[in-house]
Amino acid sequence: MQEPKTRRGQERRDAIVAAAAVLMYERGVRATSLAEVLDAAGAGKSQLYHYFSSKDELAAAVLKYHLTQVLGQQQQFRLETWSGLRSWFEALLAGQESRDFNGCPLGSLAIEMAATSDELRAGVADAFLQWHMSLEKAFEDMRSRGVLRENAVPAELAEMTLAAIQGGYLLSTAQQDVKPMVQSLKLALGHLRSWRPKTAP
Amino acid sequence: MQEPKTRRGQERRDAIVAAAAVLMYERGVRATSLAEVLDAAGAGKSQLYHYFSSKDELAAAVLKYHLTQVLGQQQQFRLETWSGLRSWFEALLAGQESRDFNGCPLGSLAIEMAATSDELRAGVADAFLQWHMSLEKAFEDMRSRGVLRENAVPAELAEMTLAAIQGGYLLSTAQQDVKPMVQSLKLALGHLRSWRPKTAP
DNA sequence: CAGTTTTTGTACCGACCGGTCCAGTATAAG
DNA sequence: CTTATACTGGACCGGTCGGTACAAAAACTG
Repeated sequence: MQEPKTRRGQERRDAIVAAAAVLMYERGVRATSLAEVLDAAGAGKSQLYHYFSSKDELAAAVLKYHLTQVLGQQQQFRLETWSGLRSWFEALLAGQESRDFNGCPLGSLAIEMAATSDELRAGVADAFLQWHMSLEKAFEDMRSRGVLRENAVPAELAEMTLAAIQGGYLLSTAQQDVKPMVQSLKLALGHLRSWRPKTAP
Repeated sequence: MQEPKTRRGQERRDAIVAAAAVLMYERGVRATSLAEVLDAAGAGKSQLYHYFSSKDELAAAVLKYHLTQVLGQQQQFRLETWSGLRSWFEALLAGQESRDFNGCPLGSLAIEMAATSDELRAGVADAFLQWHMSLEKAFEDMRSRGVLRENAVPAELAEMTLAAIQGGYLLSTAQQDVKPMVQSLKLALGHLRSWRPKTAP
């Protein structure tokens, strides 16, 4: 709603979003009260409503925050290489475990938000589109460099990879165990590798 | 908490659970108030608290209700055949579309419930275990009948299939489009078929 | 310094929510 | 009919929630 105009204001806003991001991820959007967020951020209510016009708007900011985190982490790996892909998958697994099987920061919120309002639903769609695009770009890169076959379709591979990630997260969360996610990611990697160019017939 | 002792009581209880199941699926557990449920079921508050001791207990009943629905629908297909599997997948897709991309009745609730209480989390784990078992049994049947290779692992195939379903549902819900789910299920089916016995080398 | 804008603290509000209570009505058995 | 048990209606309650109001403080601007 209102953009911060000073550095201090920006920091306050960021602190509120960061605190909300953690709580809403752990407990869900609806299950997180503004008072809890403000308490965790060490801010007052007027600060929140100075930068956001409603809880939904804060939730939308939280969604963007998590998207940035996910894409940021992803950028630390060289996805366009096989070893980079594997490292990334391993990092996803380690993250899920370290966060006590709470699920994907984007996926968990996505389901709840998609059922809340049209605005949030659109935000969710956009977030996943951006995630998709970043993956598609990596696969396109692989293909152009001959790491994937010419007839591979980067968009389809990206969608498949996302589905495997989300499916793995969900089962892992439901069963409080990494195993399903390990298996799902292994299968996705195997499928990707099946698109390597054939060296010898 | 309290079991119904008469037929009328049973019907009332069922009506409450059925109404709650629809609303909690569409809006989420937390976002559904007991008043809305009671209103939809045409019941009063004392009836609810006559059969359930808390909202969480009602939510647990809703989870079981959805599990029964899912397993029931699944039983209408001959999963241990290839055409049966395909029909089942198509039915899942048709369902997701007809329910306006609201996601998997079990998966959507699972994420929210897993973050709510230990009891509900355990219920979620149990529900997915049962779903897994019913799939594993079908794949075991296929293997024993020579439709799948001897070295196929039914448990792994079941887990992979569930992950593909859930991943497909989630992306489809996030993007309000069947396509990702179509692709995810197609890939899963392809992977299953790759375990057919080899007829000619 | 004065004046303007941005940021902050907090008391307060009406609405809603989960849960309790109790007085009543139906139902089946003897 | 009597009695015990199962069910039902709805008023009520304490607490919490998202959101508002308003004035004070801090930070820029000139």
